[in-house]
Amino acid sequence: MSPQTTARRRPTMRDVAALAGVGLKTVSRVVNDEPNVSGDTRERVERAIDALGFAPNHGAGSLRREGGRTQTIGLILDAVDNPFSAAINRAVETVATARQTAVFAASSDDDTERERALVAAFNRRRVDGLIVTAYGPDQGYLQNERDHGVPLVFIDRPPIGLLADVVLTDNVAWAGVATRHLIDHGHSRIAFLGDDLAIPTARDRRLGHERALAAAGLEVPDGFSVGNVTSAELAAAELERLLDRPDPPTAVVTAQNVITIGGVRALHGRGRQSDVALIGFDDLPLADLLTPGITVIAQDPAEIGRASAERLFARIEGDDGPAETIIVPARLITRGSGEIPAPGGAQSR
Amino acid sequence: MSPQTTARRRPTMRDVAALAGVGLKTVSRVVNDEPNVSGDTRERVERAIDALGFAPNHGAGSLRREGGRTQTIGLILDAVDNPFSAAINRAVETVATARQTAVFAASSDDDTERERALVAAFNRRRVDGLIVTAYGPDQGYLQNERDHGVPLVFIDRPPIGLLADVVLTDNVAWAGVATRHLIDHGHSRIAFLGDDLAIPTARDRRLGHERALAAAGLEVPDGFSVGNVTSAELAAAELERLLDRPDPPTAVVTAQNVITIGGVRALHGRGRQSDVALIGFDDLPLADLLTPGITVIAQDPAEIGRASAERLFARIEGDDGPAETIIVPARLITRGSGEIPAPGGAQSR
DNA sequence: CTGCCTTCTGACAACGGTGTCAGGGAGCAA
DNA sequence: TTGCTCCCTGACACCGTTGTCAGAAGGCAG
Repeated sequence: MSPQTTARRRPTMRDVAALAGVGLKTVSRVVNDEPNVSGDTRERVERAIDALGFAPNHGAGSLRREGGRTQTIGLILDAVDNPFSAAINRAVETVATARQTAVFAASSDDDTERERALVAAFNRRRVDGLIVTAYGPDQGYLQNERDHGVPLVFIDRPPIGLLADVVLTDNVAWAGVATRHLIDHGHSRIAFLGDDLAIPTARDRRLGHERALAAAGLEVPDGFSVGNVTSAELAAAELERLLDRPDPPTAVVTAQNVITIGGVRALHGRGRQSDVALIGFDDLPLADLLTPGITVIAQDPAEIGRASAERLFARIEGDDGPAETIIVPARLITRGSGEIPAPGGAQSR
Repeated sequence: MSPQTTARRRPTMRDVAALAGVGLKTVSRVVNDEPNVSGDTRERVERAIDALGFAPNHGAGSLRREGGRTQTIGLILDAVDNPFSAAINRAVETVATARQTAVFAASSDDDTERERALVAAFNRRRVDGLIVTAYGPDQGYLQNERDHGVPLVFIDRPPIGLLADVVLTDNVAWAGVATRHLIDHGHSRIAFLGDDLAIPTARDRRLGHERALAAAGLEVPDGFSVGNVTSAELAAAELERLLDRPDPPTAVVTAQNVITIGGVRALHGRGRQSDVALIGFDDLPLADLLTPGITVIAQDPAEIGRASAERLFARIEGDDGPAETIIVPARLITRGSGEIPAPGGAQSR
């Protein structure tokens, strides 16, 4: 048997009007809960709507409607299945739902082409606003949307070549906290595995790491700062390579969640998880149950998502104040892996 | 400084036509790559498009366009931030992108009201099709969309009261595999923690568990089969309660990813992770790095997402064959927690 | 009864595009 | 030159809805 019954044409307001024996505009009034419809008429129209299974075509409506809002926003993430991005997605959805707004979520995969294509696709669909995890050296191409009054909020990474609202974690500071935490546990040979350096966030975290070392009078041993680690496999391979050196690191900062997974996997693979210290950026679901537990700098993706969505809706609703930068607090969660002391015991405090 | 420059009105085709000195329809031809436009004219129009930053209003176009496709689909998941759902989301996005289609993803939170509201919202936005993780006892309310020819594919859970395509894992069989695996390691006192029993999937997994026990001549000890475990906290509490009994289970099946997290947390909390066997449904990111590693029945969410999206697009493109049920294979991944033998050693094979 | 106000109601244009169709010009064979 | 194509092009109606506006009907004070 066919799963689709005869695909009748969708009913329109005209059909409802005809069935209820009223004018088109009267149906529109009932559908939009406008005043000046008698109780009797309203009821007749509602019966007709139910009988036909009518649902208004929202897109057609917003064509004429004041301001032309589509009640739709676009959300561009690295990857919708990255837990960090997924948490943002969820928070944005919650805020949007309260505004009767639907969310187009999409993955850019940190690919400039794809990012632009998504912006264009969302633009053609006339989203009311855009929340973007920007990648690449320049978001000037978004100037066009800006000029047409499409509100824009950046998350996780500040835009380049454009003045706009941003919501992010203070990456320099928190990377510094991670590194200082390791220094405080006696480490001086600290490796750093960072994401694609084209991403400002990745550069900031590396900067925070380097500054913390410098502040403690330490320097980055040659080859200890690895950038462009874009997968768990690569992270594991890089860390293994470092551990194989004659002068290996005694601690490592893995500056993004996928990298942390690779790093932890490498340590466990070598059975070194209890003698090489590790601090990761971003929390992970089972991080507390490993042995040792993984110490992390936990960003607050739910708050990042919530704040960015609130900011976006404020803009959509007309706020034209100066561009804001919202810094969302993170926190250090100590679980063991980051508190492993340096061998040789030159431990402070 | 204001982040939004003066919000000029968005340019329309009319504006482009005026600037290029051509008719409206000619611009439409250029935008849609239709034939019968001279190279010279085409170029003038393209220059005008660039100068104005024009982007066609896709929604307005689909109003008149043949068939009225919006190139948009709706995806209703439990929660976009559940890793299993997020993986599905990603796979659906990949298929949709290849078809120039945008995806509305949303979380139903296993709430009937919300599920209906989402269907209604997507329907008003005239999605070309819907992929739904159905909750609740009856999806008959979707009959209306069906009658209007909106293709519908169910994932993870078969629809009730409706004949439609479904993509899912054979939950009865794989729950049986999990339980049999524990029986094979000598266990006879096996607890089962399952999700909300209003969900068919949860019932199927429990059924598979019970059948496997029965097939081995075992029965479900009183109180060992716990349903409606809807959070990690609840799962932990329930498992602790069972372990506190005078006749505790020696093994447990946690029949969903969130439940597995709670169950594992309870075992680690009690220091019992190495003597109570556990098998979870759905894989988890760091499951291999725990001690012991978590043995799981790993569904294939990427394939579930891919297959459901392919099915949906086939329907959208006119396939009106009989409703199909697509069973996506899962696999048993042994990592240690499921291979802990029963104490007392009455171990078979 | 008249005049004025209020409440309901629907005709009509408009939103930003696409489908249809007819007309004008160029090219070519007879 | 005429007649017939073929290629371009734009006028126009229309998609499904909402904003505007004018008119009808009813209520009430004078």
